[in-house]
Amino acid sequence: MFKIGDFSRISQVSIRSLRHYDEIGLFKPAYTDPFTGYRYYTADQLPRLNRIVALKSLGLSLDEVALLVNDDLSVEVIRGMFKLRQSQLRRHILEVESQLKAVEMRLKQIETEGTLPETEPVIKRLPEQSIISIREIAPTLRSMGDLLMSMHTVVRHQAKEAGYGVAVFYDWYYDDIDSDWELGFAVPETFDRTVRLEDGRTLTMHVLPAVEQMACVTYEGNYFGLSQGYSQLGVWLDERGYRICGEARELFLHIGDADHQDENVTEIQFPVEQIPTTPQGE
Amino acid sequence: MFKIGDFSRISQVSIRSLRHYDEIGLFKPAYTDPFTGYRYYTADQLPRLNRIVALKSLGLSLDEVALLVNDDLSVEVIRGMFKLRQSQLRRHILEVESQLKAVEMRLKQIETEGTLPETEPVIKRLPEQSIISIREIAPTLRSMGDLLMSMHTVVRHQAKEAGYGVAVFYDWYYDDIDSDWELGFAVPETFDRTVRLEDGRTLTMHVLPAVEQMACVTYEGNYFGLSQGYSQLGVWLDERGYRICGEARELFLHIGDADHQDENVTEIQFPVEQIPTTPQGE
DNA sequence: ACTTGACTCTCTCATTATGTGAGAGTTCAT
DNA sequence: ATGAACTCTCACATAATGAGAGAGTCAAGT
Repeated sequence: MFKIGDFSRISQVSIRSLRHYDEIGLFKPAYTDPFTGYRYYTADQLPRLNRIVALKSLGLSLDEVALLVNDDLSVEVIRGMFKLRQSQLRRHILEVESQLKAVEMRLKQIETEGTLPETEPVIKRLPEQSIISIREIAPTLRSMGDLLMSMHTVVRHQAKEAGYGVAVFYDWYYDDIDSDWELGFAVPETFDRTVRLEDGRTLTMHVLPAVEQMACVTYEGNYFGLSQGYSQLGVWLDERGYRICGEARELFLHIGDADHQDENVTEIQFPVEQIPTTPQGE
Repeated sequence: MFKIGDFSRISQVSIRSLRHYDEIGLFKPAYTDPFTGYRYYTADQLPRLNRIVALKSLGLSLDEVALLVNDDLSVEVIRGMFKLRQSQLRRHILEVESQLKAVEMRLKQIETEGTLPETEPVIKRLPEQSIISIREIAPTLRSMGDLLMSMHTVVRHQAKEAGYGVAVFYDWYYDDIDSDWELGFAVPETFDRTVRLEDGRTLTMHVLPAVEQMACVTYEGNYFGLSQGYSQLGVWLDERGYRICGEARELFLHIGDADHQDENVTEIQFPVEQIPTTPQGE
């Protein structure tokens, strides 16, 4: 019979943990004094504790350990648990490796630029988004800016539930002339009214698909500088082995008045995917 | 000005997290209504939030992110933080990889044996341990058992603060005849009395060194079966690429009466180290 | 039997970043 | 003014463990 302190020293498991295991019913002392509450352990409990420690060191949670240690599970079930754990670990390693790569990236950046960048590209998952929009092929991008401004005024009055403005670019290559784009505003999916522009055109509703990996960077300032954001994002993606795999979008998160175009906040978005590296191993 | 829900949708950061970042002072809304408590965000806060998200995705804690984002740290400090993170991640990957290996081991074991083993070897770090002991070179191991029993009785009376019995084997190869071992009992480091055996020999005190990696397995039963524990531990170590790098120990955690030798609980301990694999990469 | 020191008990709070829910208050469009 | 949608705070939960307070207990020596 060992008191908890001795048993802790022998088993190299902290007193706190032993008490915790007792509480959750995973590993109870051989005897607990009903009056003083003192826990007494016996040496022949050690194998079980060792099993617990061993299983825990595989990264299993105490709940899982409890399952494995308490019940006589069928081999199938046990194997299932380990297979699951195996794939979890595999995925985890991949994750951490990509984090590590990102950190190394960042370090190199610090070495060369001497500081952290102002604004950070991020990769997000975007859900579906309903929008009301107009699609057209326009000679110049300038016309898009004009359309945006007029649309903004109209929408602000006729559809107050509308959110940010959004543009989708269907051209795969950038071309200033005759580019094919769509311009609209985010709305709740329940939206069902018709919005008509001053020139008589109506905005039609449809749903932008969800995007698993959307590389995004926000840009503050008027449109003339926006290309800076684009190139920044392009470099960033290139360095990290991503490639663009869909239509770019711009989100107009804040649209200033005609004379406050510097306040504009635009988010540039590219759907991306990892360029598969030359396969090595599995 | 966005209310928290809209801002959450735009930034793809959950409302809960935004509130949390506000609470901890990492990212406060541009304006908080002093009467209603409503949080209002502006679009030009997005770059900062994106920086936060980006840094967080490197696995940095919010505290670390706050440091990086709030203060104008010197490049040196920033680089230091990233270097630290880098080495953390490297170590973490190694850890998880060895876990994965262990899980795969376990799976193979399940496939072949159809069940989890009774008793689990574990690798622990052991601290220093003071003992009172006798070292001798004895013709047979049998004599060790006898010595243990008589020592046990004496110690139990003369040194009640003594803990478990411990044997250390100084022979590198197992040899039944003329083996060199030490037999004693664990005591607190403050112990300072002399213990004398019935045959007049005295137990001398000294300190067993700490061991970084001690592979341990507990065995229940009398000494005749102990070799089973040894071979089990041996196989286990071999499979996992460990090798023995020091003197083996046995801990006598429970010593039964002469007629209850089946109740004995013994822990077999081998100091081990990883056999360095053929170097690949760093 | 009493003291003393080492030990143990329970209970509470803390960690990290986020989720969930209750109950009350607010906004905004009709 | 009403109702729907939204937001507020507060509290509790997660996983496993550490730390500390305050009270009680054990065991050895006087």
